[in-house]
Amino acid sequence: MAMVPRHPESMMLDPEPWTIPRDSAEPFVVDDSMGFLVNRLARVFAAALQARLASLGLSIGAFPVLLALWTRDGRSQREIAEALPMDETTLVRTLDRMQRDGLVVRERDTGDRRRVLIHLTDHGRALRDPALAAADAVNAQALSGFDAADATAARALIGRMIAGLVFQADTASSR
Amino acid sequence: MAMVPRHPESMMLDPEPWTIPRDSAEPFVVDDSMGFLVNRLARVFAAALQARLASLGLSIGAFPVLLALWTRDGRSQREIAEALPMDETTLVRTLDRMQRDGLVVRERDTGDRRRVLIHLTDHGRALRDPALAAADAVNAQALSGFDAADATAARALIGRMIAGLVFQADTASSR
DNA sequence: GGAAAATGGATGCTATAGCAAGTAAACACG
DNA sequence: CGTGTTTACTTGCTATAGCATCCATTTTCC
Repeated sequence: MAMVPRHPESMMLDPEPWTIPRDSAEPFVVDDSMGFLVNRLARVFAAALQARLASLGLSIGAFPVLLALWTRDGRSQREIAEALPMDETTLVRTLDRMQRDGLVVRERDTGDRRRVLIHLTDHGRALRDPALAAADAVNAQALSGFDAADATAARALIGRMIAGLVFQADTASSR
Repeated sequence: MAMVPRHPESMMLDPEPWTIPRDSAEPFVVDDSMGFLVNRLARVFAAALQARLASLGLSIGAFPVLLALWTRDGRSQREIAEALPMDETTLVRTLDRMQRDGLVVRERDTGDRRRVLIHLTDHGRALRDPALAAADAVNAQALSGFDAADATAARALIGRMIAGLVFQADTASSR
């Protein structure tokens, strides 16, 4: 594993671990709680991407939807929501803003008039390469000091955590 | 490293990697994008914790604030926001809901009347052990199939990503 | 054909997250 | 003093996220 880089903010961390004593169980070590760490990582990731996308006039909520459309344009809302995956309600509001901002247009499917097909505008298409470059830059920031093995290991561990949480949610709800 | 468990939803994953071709750069592999993975992990973590906290009448937003207060009660809003860390605006609204729900009370600091000290109610204190048990359960779900080395490695890799993103944000803003 | 069920979206509502600007109290300094 | 700055919190606003419910269209099945 590659060397852990020493950054200034390492010195700003609380020297003693942040723990909560409790009855009938070991103290809860907040700094070791995976959920706590993951939430913080997701927020700093989002802040970093948002800062870079802002110069393109893009918001972070539109980004995953654009990923789906850059892959295949003209999908229905349901298809986009399932591909990401993302709640359909969230997608509806995000598409409202994206339409307002001239990134996409909605078109009724003439074959099945319940469906709404989402199409990129020229503007939405033109943002593909600069937006993906922004994402590359943020990922590179996060992975600074990582060698290829570290990055692969991180992806694998995260994938296993997602699988564990999704799997047990499924079994719980189907019981 | 421990065996990767085979869960049903592994079979539901897109067989071919989700990639976006582009000009003048390698295709963007969405499934390998760390930001994409981390966002998804954070959302499934939040959903799992929210489901468990709901039976206690707790919302997920209150949880980190309670962590701060269970560690030390009677802190000011600023102190809580810095400890987590969390935007002060978000904290104000969260405390509004927590006060409404009877988890905390606000009291002006008599020594410095600008400050508002946050105190747990009996109810807020009583939820400590069951809420921490819920967090333990979610973390255990996420880490199912992980041996101790995997879990330690995951925490270290996540910590390094946070450090990389925070560090470069600092240097960018102080330039 | 026609009623019931399923499907695809939209809407109302609440919660979480954070930026910009405002208010009130405390502090710094002449 | 008093006035300008800083600090602590609040408010207004927008965006992101998702649950419950509703509406229009299509499909199923008799």
